[in-house]
Amino acid sequence: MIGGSPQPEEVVYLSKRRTPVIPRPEPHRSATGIRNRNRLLAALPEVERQRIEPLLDVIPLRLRETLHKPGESPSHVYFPGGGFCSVVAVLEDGRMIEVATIGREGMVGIAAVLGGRSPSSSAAMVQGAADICYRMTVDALKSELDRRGSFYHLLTNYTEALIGFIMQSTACNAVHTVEQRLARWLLMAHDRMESDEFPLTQEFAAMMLGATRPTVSLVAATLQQAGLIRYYRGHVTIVNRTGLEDTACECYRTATDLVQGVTAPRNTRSRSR
Amino acid sequence: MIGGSPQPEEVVYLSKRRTPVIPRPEPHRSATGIRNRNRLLAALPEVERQRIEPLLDVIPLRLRETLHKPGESPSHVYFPGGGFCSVVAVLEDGRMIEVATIGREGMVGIAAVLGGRSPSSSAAMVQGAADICYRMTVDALKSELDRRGSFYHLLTNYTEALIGFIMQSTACNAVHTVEQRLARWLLMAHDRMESDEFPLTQEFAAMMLGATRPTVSLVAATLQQAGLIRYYRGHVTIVNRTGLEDTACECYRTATDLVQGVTAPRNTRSRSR
DNA sequence: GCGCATCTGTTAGATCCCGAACAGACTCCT
DNA sequence: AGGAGTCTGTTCGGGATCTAACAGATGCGC
Repeated sequence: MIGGSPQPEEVVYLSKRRTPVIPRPEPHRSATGIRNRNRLLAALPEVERQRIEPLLDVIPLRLRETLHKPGESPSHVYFPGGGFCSVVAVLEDGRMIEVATIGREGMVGIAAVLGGRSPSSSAAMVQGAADICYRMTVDALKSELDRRGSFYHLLTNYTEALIGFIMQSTACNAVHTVEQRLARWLLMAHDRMESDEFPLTQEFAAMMLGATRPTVSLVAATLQQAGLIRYYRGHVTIVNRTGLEDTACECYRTATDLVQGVTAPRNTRSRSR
Repeated sequence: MIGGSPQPEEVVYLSKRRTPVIPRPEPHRSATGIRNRNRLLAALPEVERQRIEPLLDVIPLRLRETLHKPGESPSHVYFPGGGFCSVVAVLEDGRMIEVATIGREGMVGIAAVLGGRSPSSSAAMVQGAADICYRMTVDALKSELDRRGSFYHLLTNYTEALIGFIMQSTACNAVHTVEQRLARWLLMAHDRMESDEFPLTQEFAAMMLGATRPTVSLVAATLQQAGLIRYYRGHVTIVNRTGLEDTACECYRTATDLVQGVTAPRNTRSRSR
């Protein structure tokens, strides 16, 4: 079921895609301020960024750490400077199904943008560790949002995009195979990590996808045999990104365009449908 | 796979549920103003409702009508006074998968609450016809929201709840069977219609659930044989609501609590987890 | 170094669901 | 009235996925 014939990477890549899929990690230039590792923060006009910078803590994102749980009112929002987090819906039996992935392009805690101090119905956890994540209290966020400046518009746009992301996930889980969804997940993780290799157990992948370990194991073996990935004891390596893109469903591209589009320059923006 | 043993309806109902699942259609009392058929509008304080009423059109919701399509910037938002609409994600092949259901308890067009004039990534269509739906232009909505009054807070709360609803749908599609999801869908439709009988073709149900007609046909036959529903040529009748509740997954209750909780009095509010 | 506990990964039978084709019923037009 | 077209509903193999159980590897304590 691995789709398409493997072709020279650049040819396929350039012929099928208008713009590069991954805006690869630009070198960290301290001259323009440390805070621009997160794209939402980096997209702020200078005046606002200077006002907001003092409101930010820098914390590391530790693997498996929980940023908020269902039923709690989150105290902070998070702007990852690397790595990524999963937003998950928690079922009564404790299963956690991923509904969205958030990395440097976004913010964890969109409920705060809607002013909600009500308990969250979702959880957020760290899937890809990172040294730098910017943290802000919900109170500080609200004060800033009340100014109705660029920050407000940026975050409402992002919230809208993330809703679209989640909707796409809903459809994806209904109709696409585990193989397609695993490929999509690996691509999204790859986009947000700085390396081709990162930790991932099959057990975790299975839970995020709402599948079982045996199924993920089977699918992962297929992907490995096709030369798209390698994995060993809780670590995956992306070997053939283009092949993964061919294997993944349309949802990868649609969801990626939505959230990347918030901070992307207009002319490179592409909207599906 | 039909769960539980059929028992006298009231006993089961009262023992398992704290509050009635359906706030049954209260008689339409013109004395308190016609606009309270929609619960969001009805929840407004008198002053705001009087200010907002003139901004509302009354239109009928016609079966299968499309309220907005992906790629378009919606011009209006809609407050159903009955019946219900489906918000659907549209895939490249044209398939439409339901991500949320909106009836008298809600509003169609939440993107406008986030100020988005950007093209919608979803579509909304009428699934249950109704004589009365209140319509408002996005511009008028924005002006009202800018006052940051009760209307604003009500709609941001509703938006937050709807995001939770969609997240639950994401998880549901990943892990629950078509039977559970069909039962859930029928219950949500039943909650929003004023009758036990309403039009529904198996083809449509299949598309909304991301399943195929044969699967829905099989499942529907099972539900009918269990005495939970009857159907004939595009019409369904809910026969045993309690039985359907036992067959549906937890997502029915979780999602229902979320959106009904926005307008429900505090003391009847129940939050899952 | 050895045995146990824990975690990762695989195998095998049962079940759910899909795709394709078929069958039955209503509508409409002449 | 009757036949074509369209829509609703069903049947039947094949494939995808689940459940349950097994196998292999690592780490840790003594």
